[in-house]
Amino acid sequence: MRTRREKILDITREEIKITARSLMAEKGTAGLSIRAIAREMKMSAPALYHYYDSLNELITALIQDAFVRLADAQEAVANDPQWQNELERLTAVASSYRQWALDNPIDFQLIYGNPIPNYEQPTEVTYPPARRSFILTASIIANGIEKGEIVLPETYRNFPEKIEQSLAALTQIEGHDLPHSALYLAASAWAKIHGFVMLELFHLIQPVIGNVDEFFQYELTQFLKNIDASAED
Amino acid sequence: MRTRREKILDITREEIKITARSLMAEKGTAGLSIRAIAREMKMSAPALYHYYDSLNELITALIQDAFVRLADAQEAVANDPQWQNELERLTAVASSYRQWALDNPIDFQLIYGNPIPNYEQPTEVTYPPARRSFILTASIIANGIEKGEIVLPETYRNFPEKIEQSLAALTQIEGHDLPHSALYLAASAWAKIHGFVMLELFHLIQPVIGNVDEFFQYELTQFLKNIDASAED
DNA sequence: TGTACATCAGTGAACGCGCGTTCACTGATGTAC
DNA sequence: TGTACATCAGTGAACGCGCGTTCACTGATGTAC
Repeated sequence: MRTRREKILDITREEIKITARSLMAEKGTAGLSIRAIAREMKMSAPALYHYYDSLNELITALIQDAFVRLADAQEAVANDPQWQNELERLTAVASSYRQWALDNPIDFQLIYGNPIPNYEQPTEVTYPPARRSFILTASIIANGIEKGEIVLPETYRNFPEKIEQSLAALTQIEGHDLPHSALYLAASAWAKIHGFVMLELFHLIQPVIGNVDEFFQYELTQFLKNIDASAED
Repeated sequence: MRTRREKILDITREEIKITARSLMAEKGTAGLSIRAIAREMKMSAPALYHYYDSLNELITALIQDAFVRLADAQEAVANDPQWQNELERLTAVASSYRQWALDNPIDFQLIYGNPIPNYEQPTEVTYPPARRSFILTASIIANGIEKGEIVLPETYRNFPEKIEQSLAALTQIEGHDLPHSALYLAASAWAKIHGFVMLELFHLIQPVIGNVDEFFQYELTQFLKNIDASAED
């Protein structure tokens, strides 16, 4: 039963997070501070302690939100009915990771950048939403393989024993009961895209490869070609 | 002509940087502060202003050092006489990027992680050493192609027009007068390795793929197979 | 419907901390004659 | 070789700032009878 007061509580909590995000957008993750948020909201700093017990808790809420919003965005793209097959879906979902990072650079830094000084992350809260993106990618690949839309080259069917063991262990975790190949390729794609996005976000790859959009698209195409033996070359 | 005093000046400057690095190792890049360094060195904070005009200048020196040391490490590996061909050399150099990051996680965060609050980077100082790693990789690939050790598949010989244009523009920059394919593949390899290292450094990929060393090695092998049509599958 | 009380949302002052940087200064080191 | 002076390396005090968090409090809102 949600009382009127509880609703207002939630609304204020939301406003605090929105203010926090806009402050981070200006000054980076280091701009996050109870006092700065209070100042922006024209409240006293101690008032915020009614809504979050500490700065640490607020940061956790922001991180959790970011993971959830990234995963939501990717799942929305994945569920778009316009994709004719899993390869198209995979391309779109991979692009959505980059797009989300470009649209929300600070949230991206928050979840994937340098650790925040003095912040202790309660991983039991942040891991589950963090995993959703990976599981989504792996599932699409698994579907593609099952439907025969992706025909794996020999080299991605069986892996060295130590890798097989790691992958086998992974399937024990909830939501990861997928073919080894799908798990491997999802991790491989993640690393590749993540590296690209990181370098792009901090303007490190632009001097080396001018047209970032085209480069990313071409790289994606190459990746798909390399994992699908049925693709004409 | 180096006087005695100038030498002592340099030694102290070096000691300041060493102290800064050890402080960052404990508390992350946010642990960097004039006062903390002075405390550690048992000096007063204003004394450091004899050696660096500001915190900004000190950070620049640290970043420059890090890029130089990374490039030195990679070049040392590249020049090791044990490599029989350019593919072996490329593998070793790629691994050395990861190894350096694992050995120097803080320096790696400093140059490739979140921007530091209030820090203004003078890119004319930091870019040249930053470019060395990329040029090294691209040169090895170029040599491999020239010697016929790497036989590019059709897909890496010619690129879409917009990408060709970017690559052509790039060859104007000093040290980048290399074949387009080599530049492209160096950027591609960089993104892939960088992403992997970033995820590994922050312990994000470990839950997804247990045996990190094996995975990295296998991924490298795959990369080389994908760019070399002469590799048996 | 009115009153007494409990809870809630928010305040201002304070604690103890750390920061970069400037300033006027002192004592040691080096240099010129 | 000795003396006068300039430069250098380093100090302590201070400025003005920001931080997270605790505390005792006040006035508004909601609730029970």
